[in-house]
Amino acid sequence: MQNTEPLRRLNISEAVADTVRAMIVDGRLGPGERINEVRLSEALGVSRTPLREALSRLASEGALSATPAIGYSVRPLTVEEFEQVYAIRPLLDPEALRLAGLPSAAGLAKLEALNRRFIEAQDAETAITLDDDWHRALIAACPNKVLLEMIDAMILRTRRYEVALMRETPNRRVAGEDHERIMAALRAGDLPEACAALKHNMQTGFDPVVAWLTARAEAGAAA
Amino acid sequence: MQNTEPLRRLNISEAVADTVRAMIVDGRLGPGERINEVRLSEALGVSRTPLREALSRLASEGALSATPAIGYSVRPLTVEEFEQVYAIRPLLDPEALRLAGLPSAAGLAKLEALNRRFIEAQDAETAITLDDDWHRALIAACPNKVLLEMIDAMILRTRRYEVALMRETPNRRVAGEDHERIMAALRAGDLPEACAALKHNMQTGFDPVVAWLTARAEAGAAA
DNA sequence: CGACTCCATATTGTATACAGTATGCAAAAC
DNA sequence: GTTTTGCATACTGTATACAATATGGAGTCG
Repeated sequence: MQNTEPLRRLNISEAVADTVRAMIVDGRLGPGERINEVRLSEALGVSRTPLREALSRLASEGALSATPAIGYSVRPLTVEEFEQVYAIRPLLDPEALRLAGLPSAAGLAKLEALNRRFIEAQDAETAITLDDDWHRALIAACPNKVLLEMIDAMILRTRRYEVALMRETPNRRVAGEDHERIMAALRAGDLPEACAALKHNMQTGFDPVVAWLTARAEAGAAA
Repeated sequence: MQNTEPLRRLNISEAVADTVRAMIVDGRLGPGERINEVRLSEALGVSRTPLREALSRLASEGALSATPAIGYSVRPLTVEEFEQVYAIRPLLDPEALRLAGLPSAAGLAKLEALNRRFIEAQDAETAITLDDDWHRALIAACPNKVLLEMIDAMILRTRRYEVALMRETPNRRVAGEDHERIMAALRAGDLPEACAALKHNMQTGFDPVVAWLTARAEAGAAA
């Protein structure tokens, strides 16, 4: 007998997709970088066929861009696109929280623990991961799975830029206070207030990233 | 010198993805149907490699589901998922309209023409296409392209079920009146009112589809 | 000295071949 | 008659081979 959960796990192209996605998200493949299929497939120890299927998936997710007869390259997120993604999350996240309802005591404790670890995290990558996890845990009980998938896709899409900013200006005070305000409303049983605070967090929390990206774009177009 | 726009369109796997997507959307490949890669690749006149890349894309879009060692099958949309998708559109479409702003005279004329053709359309498929086009035209001026892409993806995802319903109960009066109410607000220069009417349209316009799907699911689980 | 052309090389796009696994039928056991 | 077991077949998963196109540099012309 096998476990009921990960019954089947033999899917190279899916595993490759996860690996390459991770390489993009954490910067081992930089924005704009071209993918050499032969080299990458050898590095991953697979042939080009499953790699290309993985690349095809990633292109349709928006992580890569495909140019005929030239190949795949890591799709750089422009400032505009970053702003556009973050103009959408204030619409989705608060609704997800509203549908999720007030958290259980255990759920609240988990949120508090994640936020503590977020504030105390040493490196930028861990901090962003914990921030993302906090937001996911906040809305995990939402029954609308499609909505959760969409939010998750947006988190992945913007992650590497948040990490980049956090490296340069590792200020976690504002985000931590936003989280605290939301949790306070949840503790008080005031769901609408929590949604409003979340919306505010989504609307303003990423202004520093946008500002940083803008400055960077103006400073060196060559970079 | 090259054109700035789409200079060449030689991409078999992308063309195949479009073709198969169309086959799914218009029902030539029914919900739950399994994909035989050899037969389908022969029918399309290509080999399995580009077909599989296309299938991989479609799986990541949610149109197909992939089971290891078994293959791809057309992903049936459950009633729950349909409801979830349509719980999201009232969040997105009104915001897109708000960002798009009031339409030009030409834009308004186009909307009116599309709505007339929608009401008068003979077959279900044409009607739904025109309805989709109307909604796309309504928000085409929205500068947030990410938002437009997300809405477009959701339209494609639900299309075949709308067509199926329209075939059985071809009532276009309610939708036509909803459209008319939105256009009236736009003519009057009242953008907030138009957004509110659009939100209402999105919240209630698909109740018949949900009701129909629910009845169908209860009636014959075998189908 | 700069720009252009042409060719060798590298890389992508597609097809085919092979291996591993599921599927369905037939025969046998209970 | 029902269930089980084994096998032949079909199909998917992956690797490899081949064709078409882009890329970069050397040589040449203005």
